[in-house]
Amino acid sequence: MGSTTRGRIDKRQAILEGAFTVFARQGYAQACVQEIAAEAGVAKPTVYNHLSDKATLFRHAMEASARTSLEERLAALEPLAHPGDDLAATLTDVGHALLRLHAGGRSCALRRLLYAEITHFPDLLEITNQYGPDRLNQALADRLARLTLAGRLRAAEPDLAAEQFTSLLLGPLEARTRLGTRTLEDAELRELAEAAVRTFLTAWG
Amino acid sequence: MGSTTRGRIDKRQAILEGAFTVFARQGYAQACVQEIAAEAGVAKPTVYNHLSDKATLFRHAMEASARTSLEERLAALEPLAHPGDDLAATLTDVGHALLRLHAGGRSCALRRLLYAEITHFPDLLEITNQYGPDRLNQALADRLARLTLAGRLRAAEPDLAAEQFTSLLLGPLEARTRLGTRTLEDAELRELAEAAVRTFLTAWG
DNA sequence: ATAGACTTGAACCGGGGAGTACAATCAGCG
DNA sequence: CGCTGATTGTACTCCCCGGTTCAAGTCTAT
Repeated sequence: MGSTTRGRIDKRQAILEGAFTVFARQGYAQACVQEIAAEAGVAKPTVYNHLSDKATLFRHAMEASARTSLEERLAALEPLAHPGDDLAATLTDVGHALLRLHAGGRSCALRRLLYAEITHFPDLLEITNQYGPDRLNQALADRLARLTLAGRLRAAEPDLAAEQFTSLLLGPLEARTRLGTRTLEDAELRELAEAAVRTFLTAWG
Repeated sequence: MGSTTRGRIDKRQAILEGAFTVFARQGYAQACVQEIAAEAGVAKPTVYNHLSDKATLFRHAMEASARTSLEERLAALEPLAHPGDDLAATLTDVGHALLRLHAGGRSCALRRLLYAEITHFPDLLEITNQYGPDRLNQALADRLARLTLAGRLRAAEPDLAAEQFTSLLLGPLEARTRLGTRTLEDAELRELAEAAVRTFLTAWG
């Protein structure tokens, strides 16, 4: 039974992943289930065997992708828990990692799909906010508060500081990546992170 | 003839505006030409009489809307040309105005549609970049450079300063407005503008 | 080996929407 | 008034796709 169940789980996973990639490149309305099935290496009725219809398929795919996206970002925040002697350097590293994630394929696709379908799937807002930017901001604010207590920062309002850090970091990305259509060099990302950290530290350091 | 031509122009305008509002609330694929015609107070064949097909209709509607959006934003920048004694106050006012525009209906819809259809209409990128954030940033950088020359600012890198100003200003908006689904109180916008100007000035003032 | 569950390919139904054809109407202009 | 060109409503064709059905095949467990 283990193997059978495992097979089912694998199929389901494959379907969800395939669905996300197809939705990402076609949009919800233009994506046809046939293509999703092909992308997942599966027959069309099998898709309907696992997910009842196109809409729930979309929701599940979005939720799964949002969850892994948040996990990646939270993991990227980790170095701030054990900053070395050079706080600016760790901040820059973390910023760089966040930038890479934010400019990466899954994040961009997720953002595009959210913006695109938020009017037709209002419940996506709740689903995704569960794994949305608020969570990241809160985690970051926690780190900043700890650093302030340790006397290495002067972020009296950690929530605001966190919000402004991510704004400084990610704000320029929209224009630079041409809404996610251009991929940025790693060096350019590094420069963006350094610039953001520089003014963040003159304001809150 | 004047009246006839004028009538044609009016019809065309009405069609473009109706098209944008319908596209905005339905998305490209789900918007049907019939509904656009109804919104514009016009018959379906008339739509095809002016714009050859749905795709070009979409492109023209997007371009028109992007242009007026940029014009509004540039106008909002105007006070920076004649700042009063209190630079922080004028910056805050300008920031507030930009926030209101950015969080407003047309801007949100435009952003949503761009993100949604950028993969299916790659040329939208060029069309819209012509009226996109780069233009705004450049105008803002010009103002900041003048202010620096006048000794009222220390923005040695005006382009970077402008980019970071808009980032600080507009970055928090995405999370706060829930991707444009929630409308913010004017007071909240004001607070956002004040916070942004505060850290902007401690960094570049 | 055999039963049972899952998958597969193909065909099918139903609906919705793009784009067109056409006849009727309306508006300006001589 | 009669002409010209745009506009309108309607109806039509064509295509695409969501969702289902079904018969045939595959795999696993006992």
